[in-house]
Amino acid sequence: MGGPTRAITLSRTISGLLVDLDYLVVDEKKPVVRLWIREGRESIQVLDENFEPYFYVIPSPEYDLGQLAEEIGGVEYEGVAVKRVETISLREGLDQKPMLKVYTHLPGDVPKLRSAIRHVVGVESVREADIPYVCRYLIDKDLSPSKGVLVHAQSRDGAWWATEDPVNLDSVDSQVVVLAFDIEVYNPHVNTNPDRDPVIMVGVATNTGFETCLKAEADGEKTSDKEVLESFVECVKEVDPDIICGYNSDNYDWPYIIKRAKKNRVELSVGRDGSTPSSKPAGRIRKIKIVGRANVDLYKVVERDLPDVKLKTLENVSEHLGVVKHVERVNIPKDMIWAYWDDPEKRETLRKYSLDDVRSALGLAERLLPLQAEFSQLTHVPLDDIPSMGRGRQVESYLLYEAHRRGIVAPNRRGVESPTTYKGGFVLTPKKGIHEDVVCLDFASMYPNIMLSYNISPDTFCPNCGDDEAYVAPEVGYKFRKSPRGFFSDILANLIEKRAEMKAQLRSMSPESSAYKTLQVKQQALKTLTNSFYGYMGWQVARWYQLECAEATTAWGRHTIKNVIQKARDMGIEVLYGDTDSLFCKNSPKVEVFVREVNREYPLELEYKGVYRSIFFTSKKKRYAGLLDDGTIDIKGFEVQRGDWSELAKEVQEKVISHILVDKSPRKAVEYVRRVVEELRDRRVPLEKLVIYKTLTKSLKDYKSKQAHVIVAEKLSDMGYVVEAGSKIAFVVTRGQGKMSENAEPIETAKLEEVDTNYYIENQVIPTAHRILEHFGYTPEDYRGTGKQATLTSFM
DNA sequence: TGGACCCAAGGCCAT
DNA sequence: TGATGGCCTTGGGTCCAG
Repeated sequence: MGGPTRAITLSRTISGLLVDLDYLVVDEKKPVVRLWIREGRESIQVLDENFEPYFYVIPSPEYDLGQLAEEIGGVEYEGVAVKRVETISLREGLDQKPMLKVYTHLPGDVPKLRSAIRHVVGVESVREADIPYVCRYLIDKDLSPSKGVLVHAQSRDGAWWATEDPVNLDSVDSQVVVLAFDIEVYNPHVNTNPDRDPVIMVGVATNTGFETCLKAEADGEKTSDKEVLESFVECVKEVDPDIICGYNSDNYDWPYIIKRAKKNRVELSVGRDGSTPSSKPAGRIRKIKIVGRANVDLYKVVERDLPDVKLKTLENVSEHLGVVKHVERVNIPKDMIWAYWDDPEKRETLRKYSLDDVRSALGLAERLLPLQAEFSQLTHVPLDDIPSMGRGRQVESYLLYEAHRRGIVAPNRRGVESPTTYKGGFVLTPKKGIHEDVVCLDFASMYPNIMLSYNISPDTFCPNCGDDEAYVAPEVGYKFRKSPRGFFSDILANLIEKRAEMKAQLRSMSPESSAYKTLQVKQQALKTLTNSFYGYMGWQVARWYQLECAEATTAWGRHTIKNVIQKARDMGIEVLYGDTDSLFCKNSPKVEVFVREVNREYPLELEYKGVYRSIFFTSKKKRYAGLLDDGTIDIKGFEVQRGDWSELAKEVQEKVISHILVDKSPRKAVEYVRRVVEELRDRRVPLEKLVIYKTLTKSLKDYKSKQAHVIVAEKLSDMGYVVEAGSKIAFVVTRGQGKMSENAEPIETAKLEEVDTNYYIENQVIPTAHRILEHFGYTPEDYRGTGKQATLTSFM
């Protein structure tokens, strides 16, 4: 006391999981990266001021580099100046080139200076000026989000500042905290309107075992949601989750809560720095950001990663993943939620319903997040951004990281040019009929392995190479240097090798162990990434787009499968069907020899995929049904597999196939179809089985032809529903004059009495059944059930 | 005016 | 905002017989 005060500097080492990161600008002159780290039970923010924004300039070959550096160093544009310029050497393609590294003061200066410098004389091109600052930071510091990080920090001004570059940690014992939430809204009108309808419940569940349903204050007629929103904020602060999940939360729950909070003057301070969620456009869609936490909309994950679930409601997906079974959950019609709220006796049921929803969401999170986190680690992209990224952008993020490590300067994103297309895989017309004992063979990861084997990569493409120093693609004649190994081939080699190691390791582990499951997910992510490279090369807006590479890859694919089919036939093996990388052969001892020889002759691996006790082909490609060894039925391409046919039609087709393959009785199948037709005539079929779902792929005004789902969507829109690109439209066909589309009714208003049973008989049940049964000599008359005609046709 | 015929639009699936 | 190959239904047009 009384003596001179001495600043005490505390320092500590933080090791934990890198949850999220962003940056601030301090004093309008300096960017500071904020790392949000989960260390054990604690969440810590570490600031890093040691990273300057920059981009590259490639000089014109004839221009003096020193002079250009000086000129660019003096560039000032819209009050923004270049900070400094360095000369460096980087690779473009296979060539090492001198370039300029242009530093700026702030991240926001980069795009401004790019547009000014692009036009400076002597500048050939400006590169990597469109990489967001935070991504740049992760790439340059070799850090991965959703992975361990170790950082030494000192305290200053009440915060922790990194004293050295943070480094990767392979294992951390931090348990991330996941919070799932789901809101229920008072909805006496058809649609919900945040200006009018309050939030009545917020279900919250966490992976730490906490669970609650926050309820609004029901005060007689007037319901206030001020308190429920405040409790939600308190709840988030209390739990302090690293990840917040919802189902369709970016498009519904968050925007709704944000509007209600504004209306009620509630401070929605759920960010780790006390900030409120921000809504920023990410491409065409909206993305909600919460500071210090990863905000994950599970619907987006499901949309991209679960194509097998045709109708992506929370209930359906949760049923499909075995998270919360339909029979175990409280089911309330969505449009009756308000009534359950109003009735004090039913309110408890609504509470349970809300809890079931949020448990489903949490269950989905637990099932889906590990893979997303793996992608986040692999591609060096914050978990937050993973769900809204397509495969192309994931590949690109990974490539940017790998390019930096190799001293390669990335090409710029391309603009949209005139669309070009190229030839793809070869499909063999199947030999129609039922075949017994058929073996299915396929080339493992055919395209990646072709790219690897023939060194196909944008930087090895070499039109002027001699034939001896290059691999020459069949049909198209494109050449690729045999050495050195290309950028893509090198990456693929690493990915494939890494995955092979993991698979070997998995074989020695117990499938029940959690380590097995973790490794399984890692392996899965590597596979998906590896398989996305071919498509990436043919993606027209890709930085590393190279049409010739994509063309050569498919050309080698066609060449291989055609030759292999020929070889099998030459050996006396009957080949029944093949598609791109697979072939179906009549089983015989020769097959084993054939596979061995193919694997010796080609730089690819031909594998056994399965044996069918019997398999059925029509003469159409991409459609078959087979009974596998283990008794399961494998159906491809047929309507059963499709989301745009009525449940009834799909069920009929599936049973027909089963009668054919398992019972070997087309007669039973026909009798069954006839019974269904009769039931339909008598209207003894539940309405739900008649619903047809079709997706609106663009906005209503853009349709040239008015098909059923478009007309139904227009009706729904008039009724106040939100219909937009991506909406699934559910309708049934009712009786009436004229076009089918004009008689389609939204399921919301449809009644069984009005259903056009004839449409379902003639356009749903009979065509799908006949697609199979026509190959057994039946005619459509045979299903219609009038005994006379059946006899007549069989007589004739 | 209705039916036969053809083609494009549209959606979804196989690989 | 990874790729091409493929199947099928419906709408929307033309042509033609009656």
